[in-house]
Parts: sequence; structure tokens; C-alpha cells
Amino acid sequence: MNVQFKKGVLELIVLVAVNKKDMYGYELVAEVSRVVDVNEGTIYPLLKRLTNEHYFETYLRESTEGPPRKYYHLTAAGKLYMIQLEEEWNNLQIGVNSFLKEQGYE
Amino acid sequence: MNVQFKKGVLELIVLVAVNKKDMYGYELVAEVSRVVDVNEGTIYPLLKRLTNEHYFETYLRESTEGPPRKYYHLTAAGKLYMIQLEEEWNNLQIGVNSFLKEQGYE
DNA sequence: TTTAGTACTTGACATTGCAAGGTACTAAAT
DNA sequence: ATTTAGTACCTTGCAATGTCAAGTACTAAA
Repeated sequence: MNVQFKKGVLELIVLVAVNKKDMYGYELVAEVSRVVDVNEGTIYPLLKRLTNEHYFETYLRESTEGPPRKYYHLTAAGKLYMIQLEEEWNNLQIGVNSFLKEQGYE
Repeated sequence: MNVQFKKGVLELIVLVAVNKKDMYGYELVAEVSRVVDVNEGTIYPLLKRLTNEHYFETYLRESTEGPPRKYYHLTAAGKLYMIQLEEEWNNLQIGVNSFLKEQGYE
């Protein structure tokens, strides 16, 4: 998939996933990969950025299968931002699709 | 609009616009702005890049209203690329929208 | 002759995805 | 006991690309 397409929806997907339930980074890589191909080097910095912007709060939980997991929890501000991104995503689709139709693409 | 969303569809929109009819840069800025807010500093380098990749061919035409205009014409390779991007855009929408629905966003 | 609109170009900067490498923990295989 | 594999996190350096700002130059109207 085109790199650029991916960029636009990455934040939205991560926010929506964490909104459903608290998740840790490694788990998110797998979850997000179901929609867009993505790797750790992308997800961890993104999580850090969204945390710095107070859209996530984090806490540690030990695991029996490896090192402790850092869980991400969506804050109230994060929820607002998520809703805003959803709206923008919908508007983008409407805008682009009507432009494509208008230009008579086959 | 989220900066990132814009990036993903910019190429597609430009290709589709030029596919309909040959256009010059300044004209494209206005045309593309109908869908996503964009400025000259974005469009001209993008046109140059797509031309370097042989998706566009260019020619000059004088204008009575200012300096000569550089027109962009979609090549066969450009048309193939455009069709490919359209497909990826459609797949992205399907993937993201089904993920959102699955996560039960309101 | 100055201003505004048209038209193109480019350099410096910021953002951000990714590859690659590193650390460290657990459990199973050798 | 040691190695290997899977889990889990983080960071550095690089590349791609959108934006801001500034510059050039042409035409036409004030």
C-alpha cells in the first residue's frame, strides 16, 4: 500500500483500538497490522507522541510470558481527539470520492 | 483537516485532475484546494516528482494574463499508476471502515 | 510607475514512517 | 548449563514529503 495513505489513518486506528480496551505496544502492532502493514519502529514512537500530547495514560503490568507490558489508556482528551479524527476521516472520504466521481474516473 | 490525511490522497487527486484534462500548476493549486487545503509549495514539488517518475509530460503555452504556463499531461504510465492508487484508496477505505465498525465506534 | 494578479521555482525546516540495532525477560530445546 | 525463540520495549539515523517564505518575472490596471 502507498506509504502516504497509511500515514493518515494510523493515529485514528491506534486511538480507536485503545478506546475499545487498554492495550500494550506489542499487542497494538499486531492489531493495527490487520488494517495497515506497520512495524514496531512506527508504533512505539507514535504511542510516545500521543502520550506526550496527553491523549494516553500508561501503566505497567507484569507478564508471565516476558518483560512487563506498558498499557495505554485513552484519556478524555484522547477520546475527543479520536472523535475529531473520525469526523475528518469521514469528511475526507466524502470530499475525495465526490471529486473522483465528478472527474469521471472509470 | 489533519495534515496526514491530506498527504495520502494528494497524488491521487492530482493524477485524476490531470487525467481529465491537461492542467498547469497554478490552476491545479486551485482545483486541488477544492478537496484538500494545499499551497504552491506542495503542488510544484509534487508535479516535479511525478514528472521525474515519468507519470507526467510537460509543455509550455504562453498566456495573455501573465508568464507562460507549464502544462502537465498524464502519460500511459501515469494512468496505470493513477488506477493503482484508486484501487489502494478504495481498499484503504474498506479496511479502515470495517475496522472502525468492528471496534464499535459511535 | 506602482500595485495586484498570475505563474513558476527553490531552500530551509518539521514531521513522521521505517530499518536496524540494542536491552531484557521467560520458557523450551539442546 | 547454554542456546534459541518468542515476547516486549526503546532509540538512532535515514528518507520522504508537506509547508513557509522568499525570489523571479510577466501582464494589466490604477
